Amino acid sequence: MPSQTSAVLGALDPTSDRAVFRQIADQLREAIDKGRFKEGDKLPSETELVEHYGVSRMTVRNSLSVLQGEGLVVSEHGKGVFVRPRPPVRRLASDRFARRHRQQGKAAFTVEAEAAGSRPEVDSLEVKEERPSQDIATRLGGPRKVLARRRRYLLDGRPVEFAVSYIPLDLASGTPIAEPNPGPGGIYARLEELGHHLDHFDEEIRARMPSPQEIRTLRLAAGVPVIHLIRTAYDSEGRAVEVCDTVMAADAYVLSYQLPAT
Amino acid sequence: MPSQTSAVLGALDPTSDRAVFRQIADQLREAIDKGRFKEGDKLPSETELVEHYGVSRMTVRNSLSVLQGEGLVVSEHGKGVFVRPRPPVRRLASDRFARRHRQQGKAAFTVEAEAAGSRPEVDSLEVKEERPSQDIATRLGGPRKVLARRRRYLLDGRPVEFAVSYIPLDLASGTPIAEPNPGPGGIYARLEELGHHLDHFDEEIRARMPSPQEIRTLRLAAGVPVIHLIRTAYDSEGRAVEVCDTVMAADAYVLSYQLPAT
DNA sequence: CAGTGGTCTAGACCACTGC
DNA sequence: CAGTGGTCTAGACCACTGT
Repeated sequence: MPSQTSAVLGALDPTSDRAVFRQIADQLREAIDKGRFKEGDKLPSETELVEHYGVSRMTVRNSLSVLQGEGLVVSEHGKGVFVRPRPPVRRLASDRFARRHRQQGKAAFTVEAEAAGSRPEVDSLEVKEERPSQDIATRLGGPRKVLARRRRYLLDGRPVEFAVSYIPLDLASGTPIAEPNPGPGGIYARLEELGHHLDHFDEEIRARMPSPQEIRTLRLAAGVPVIHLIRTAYDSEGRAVEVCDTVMAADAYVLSYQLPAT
Repeated sequence: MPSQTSAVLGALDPTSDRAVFRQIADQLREAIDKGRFKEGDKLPSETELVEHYGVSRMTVRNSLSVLQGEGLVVSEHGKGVFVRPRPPVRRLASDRFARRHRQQGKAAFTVEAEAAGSRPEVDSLEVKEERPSQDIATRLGGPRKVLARRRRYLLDGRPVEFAVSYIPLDLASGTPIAEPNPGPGGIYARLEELGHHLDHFDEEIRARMPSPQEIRTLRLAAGVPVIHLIRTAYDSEGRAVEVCDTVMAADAYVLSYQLPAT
C-alpha cells in the first residue's frame, strides 16, 4: 500500500486532448495493472488526489467512477477506495451433472465447495406452485402450472448464485421434488427414480449487467456483470422435465465445457 | 417516443431516504421497462429533466450515468440519450465444430451469418510468430514459439468478436495454417489433413467488464460486458494443437451447450 | 473527533449535431 | 444557429468509519 501519492502517480499532460478525468483514470489504472496498487490496497483519498493533480473534487470522483465501472475498484463509505479483491472462483465443469455425481448423499454444490476449501450455504429456499412465464412454458412444452424451486447459494458468506428450477406440476406434485429438501442427489435423482431417465441438458449462456434487484440479491460490487444460464433437462423420450434459470456473479465463476469434434 | 416528459415521469418523494439521483434513475428505468420509452427512443434531454424535477444538471447527469452503467441507455454527443437498441444476437451451438461443418468451402462464421440474414466481415487479420504467454504455453504443453492468428469479426459493420488462435509453431510452420487464408474449413480442416485428427475441444467461459482497449476494438457501449472464451483443441493422441482466445461483445451472443446426462 | 466517501448546487465553457 | 451532451470548477452539507 504505497503511502506517497507522488511516488506512484505522475502529472497531467495539459497539451493532451484527453480529458483530465480520463488521464487520472489512466494513471490509476496503470498503477493497478502494474501492481503498484495491489488487490485490497487503498487508493489515495479523494482529497489527496485533488491536491496531487490540482483539480476539483468532482473531476477526481469522475475518474474513480470510471474505474468502478470497469470493475477495478470498489469504494467503501467512510473508509476509502480499494482495488477490488478477486474472489475465489467456482469452476463448473461440463460433467457436473454426470449420473455418478448423483449417487452421493450431499448436494453437489456442498460437496464441491468443501472440496475447494470454501464454506457453502444455501438459503432463501422457497418451493411453490406457479403459472409459468411464456418463455419457461415454451421450454417445458407448455404446462399450465409448474413447481418453482428458488434458492440462493453462498460461498464463505458471499452470495454467488441465485437459481430457480421449474418442473411441470404433473411430474412434481406429491413427490419428494415438491419438498424443501428433495433428498440425496437432488431433484435429478428423484426424477430418475420417477422413471424420467435423463438423457441430456441444454444450457444457454448470456452475460449482461445486473438489474438493481440482482445487485441486492447477490450483493454485487459496481462493475461486476452477471452470467445468466438457462438449463433445460430432457428425459430419454425427449420430454423437457426441468428448466433451471440461474443468475451468477460473473466474478465468482468460470464455466467449462467439453465439445466433441465429431 | 413520448413528447411530454410529465406524461411519463412522476415527481420526487422529498420524504424518501433514497437519493434524488437514484429516484430519477428509478423512474426512468421503470419507464423503459414498461415500454413507455422503447428501444432507440430518445429520453428527455438533460435540460428537460432539470426543469421537470427542479434539480441541478449534475444530479440529472448522475441519474443518467447510473442507467448507462446498467447498459439501459447510450448517450450520443449532440443528439441525446437513447434507450439502447438490442442488437441481433449470434447463437453459438455446441455442434459448431462438428466435422461435417468443416467440409464446406466457406468459413463457418460467414455461412452462419448469411443464413441468419446478416452481412459478415472479417478484418484486421494478422498472422505472425510469437513467444507465447505463460498461460497459453501451459495450455499448449509448453512450446517455445507459436503461430498467432488474430482477426476481428463484424456483423452488419458492427464488431462483435476478437479472436486469437495460437498453434505450436512446429505444427503450423510451412503449412497453409501459416497463410492468411488457410483455405476451406479453416485451420481445423488443415490440422486434420496434417494428421492431427481432432478429438474434442475444451471451452472456458468468463464474463467481465471490458478493458479500454477492448472497448475500442469492439466499439462497446457503456454497460456492455464481454464474454471471454478460451478454447483448446485436442487431437486423438491427447495433444493440445490449438488454443483460441476470444473476446465477444456480450450483447451480441448467446452460447449454447449440450451436456450428456451420463 | 478527524478523515473518508456520498450527495447536491449553480454556475461556466466546450464540442458535436442537425437544421 | 439552437439544442444537445461533455468537461470542469468551487463550493456546501451529509453519513459513515475509525480512534
